[in-house]
Amino acid sequence: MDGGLDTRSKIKEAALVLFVKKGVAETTVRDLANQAGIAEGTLYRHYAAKEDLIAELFREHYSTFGRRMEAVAAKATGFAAKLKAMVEDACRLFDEDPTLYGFLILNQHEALSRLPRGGEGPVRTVRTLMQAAIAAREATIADADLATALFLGMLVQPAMSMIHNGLKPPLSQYARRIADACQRTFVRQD
Amino acid sequence: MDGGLDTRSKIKEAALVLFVKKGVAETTVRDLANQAGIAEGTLYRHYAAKEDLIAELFREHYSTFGRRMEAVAAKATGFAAKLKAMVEDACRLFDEDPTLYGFLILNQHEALSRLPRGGEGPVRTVRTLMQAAIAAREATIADADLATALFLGMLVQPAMSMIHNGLKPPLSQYARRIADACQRTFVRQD
Amino acid sequence: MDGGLDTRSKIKEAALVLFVKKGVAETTVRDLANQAGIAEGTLYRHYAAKEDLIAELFREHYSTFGRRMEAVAAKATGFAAKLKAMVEDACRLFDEDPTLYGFLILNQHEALSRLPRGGEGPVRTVRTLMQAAIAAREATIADADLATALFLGMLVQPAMSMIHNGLKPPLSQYARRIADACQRTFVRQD
Amino acid sequence: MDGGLDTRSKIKEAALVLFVKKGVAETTVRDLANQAGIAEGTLYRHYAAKEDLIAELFREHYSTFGRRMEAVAAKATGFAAKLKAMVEDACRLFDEDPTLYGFLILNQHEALSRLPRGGEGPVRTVRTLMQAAIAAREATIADADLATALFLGMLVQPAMSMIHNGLKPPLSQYARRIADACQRTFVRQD
DNA sequence: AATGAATGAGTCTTCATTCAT
DNA sequence: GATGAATGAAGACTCATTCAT
Repeated sequence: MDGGLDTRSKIKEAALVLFVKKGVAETTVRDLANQAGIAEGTLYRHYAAKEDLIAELFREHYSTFGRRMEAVAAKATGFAAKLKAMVEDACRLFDEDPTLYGFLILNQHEALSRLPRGGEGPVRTVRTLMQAAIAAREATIADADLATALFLGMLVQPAMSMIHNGLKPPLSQYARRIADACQRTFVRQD
Repeated sequence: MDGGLDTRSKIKEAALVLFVKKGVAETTVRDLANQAGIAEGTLYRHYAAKEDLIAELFREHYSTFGRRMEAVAAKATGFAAKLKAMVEDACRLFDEDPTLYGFLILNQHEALSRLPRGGEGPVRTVRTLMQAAIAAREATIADADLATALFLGMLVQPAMSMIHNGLKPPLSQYARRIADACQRTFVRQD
Repeated sequence: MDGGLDTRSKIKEAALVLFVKKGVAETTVRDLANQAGIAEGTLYRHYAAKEDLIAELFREHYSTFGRRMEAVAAKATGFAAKLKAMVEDACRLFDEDPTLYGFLILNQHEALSRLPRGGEGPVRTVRTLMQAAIAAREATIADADLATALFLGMLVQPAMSMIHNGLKPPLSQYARRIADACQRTFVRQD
Repeated sequence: MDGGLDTRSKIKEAALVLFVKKGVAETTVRDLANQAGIAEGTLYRHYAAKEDLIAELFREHYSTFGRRMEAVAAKATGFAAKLKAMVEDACRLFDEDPTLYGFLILNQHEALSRLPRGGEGPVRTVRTLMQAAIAAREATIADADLATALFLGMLVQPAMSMIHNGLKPPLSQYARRIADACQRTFVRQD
């Protein structure tokens, strides 16, 4: 069940799996302990409360995801290319680690309502990109928040659909079409 | 708390409010009873379990929403106009009844995973429209499921952003821009 | 479900069936109402409490059974013949109305602990007979209470065994052997 | 409330007392916890449900009682002596631990209807003895099941009568007379 | 007398958290 | 740091009883 990970890592790994499989609320501390191969009480050596584990897990992965997109976008040149790179990367992440991706999009609402707004994460990453494009007059939509929401919607919902068995995996097979759609939607053509 | 509604309606109304405000899992039967102005036991005269109330509430509003979109689209002529009408109507619904809209999008995942797929609802409505457009060679995206997911993402995420205080209400102020974006994304230009 | 019985009788009949089938504690007032074809509230027009229904039902059948044994014994002449007549009659009753018999023996303990001791019923009937036999020097056992308990044990337990699928019905097929056993046990031979 | 028993034993002991005093259905988990000097939740570390506690308690004592009778009968020589030894031992058990004995006979019906038939317990013990006696032509009654039921009736009912304040304790004072009665009833005289 | 929706105290059970070892 | 039995505050749900119609 574990390699040579330290206890904290074993807990996080177990939590990620269980949280996606059964949902955050439906996963008990006992479940967590069993899956991680530790005693129930041990969890409290590392987290003051179950809630804290959830929060830390989300925050970490959320900002990691934000930075990952940032890095991916940085490598590409031009607004359209950056959007495309982000789409492709998000699709790749979903295919590589659906559990992680599922955790992120399924707990968006609950977790975000507890996190400080404007913090690190994909929202900020995308928003920054959109603002730059607007300033450079390369964007069709002048409102950065609106553009950000639309773009994220176009990333999240296909993944959601895949989770609900509407779309068939892998998500990457759709990356090209999603990226094209984003280009039509956000990139000024002239 | 209410006018002269029958008990079942009082329960549903109370549930909708509380489920959005506190979340489904965090709302206790006692909360529900208090909000509805009834006794706890009374709820069980109308629903066999809390779970059933949640399910019925979602199913009803979900299919009503689906039919509403259908009706709205039916009135408009042409693919682009239909998309625009749907966007406008969804925005209007959000502004008129943010609680209802919030309930729908916040519980999408959990509820849909329990509901039979392919049933009445916005997904089916949009999918049907997309298929028709594809058949008529008016669509840019030839995969109906992908197009459906993208379109719904563009409807859902701005609302989500509004709930998280990113975008400022009313949502209708963005309707035009969202509709335009959808046109660029989905409607073939030639 | 009912003929032209009055409500009170419908309740009693329903109660007898349900109490035996599911047990007294496991039978709800709702069950009772459904089975009797009346509304829940109606039961309270006839009984102040569920408890009262149970008590009345037991008391009535219990004393009826006691009187029935009395009558049966009265018709026979001699201690041995009376015992035999009682055994045969009890077996016949069990076969004719297992529900009634089951109700009586299954609720013995609970019901008797609430009823005044020494009241009408099979215990008193048998005890009276035993006392007479003792006085007439026809009994092997000089303690009327002990003899009564033993005799009732020999009537009750085979029925119990039949309920638990040990003995195969009808009980009457065993009547002769039980009666013989009782004769050996209680009737002085000289 | 107790000495140094482990928790599971404390629960069992408390349960036995309460189940006899108030009845199984009338004893709440809270009662159990109070009597055992533990918290309510603690019970669920040892039993998955109240029902399981009842079942285990009955099964254990029931089969222990069966084995005890077996041992007692094994020490005596001859059918008559074995019956006598069993009667005496049952009476002694009742006097020593009326609570335990009461639990067994008061919950016979409910518990046996859930237990697999033919399992360990007094019924099997007695039945085995009766079969041997029948085979050896020492029995008056050729049907082992009937003989078993009659014998158990003669053991159970006097105890029942004592619980209902008909017969005065101790039960052992009646052992001789009951044993004699059993001899007349079951043992062939020739 | 009958109805049946409403009541609310009380039940069993769960589970995050604590703490002695 | 780790353990896991114990805790007890809630939670969902039941059901005998009431009462307006």
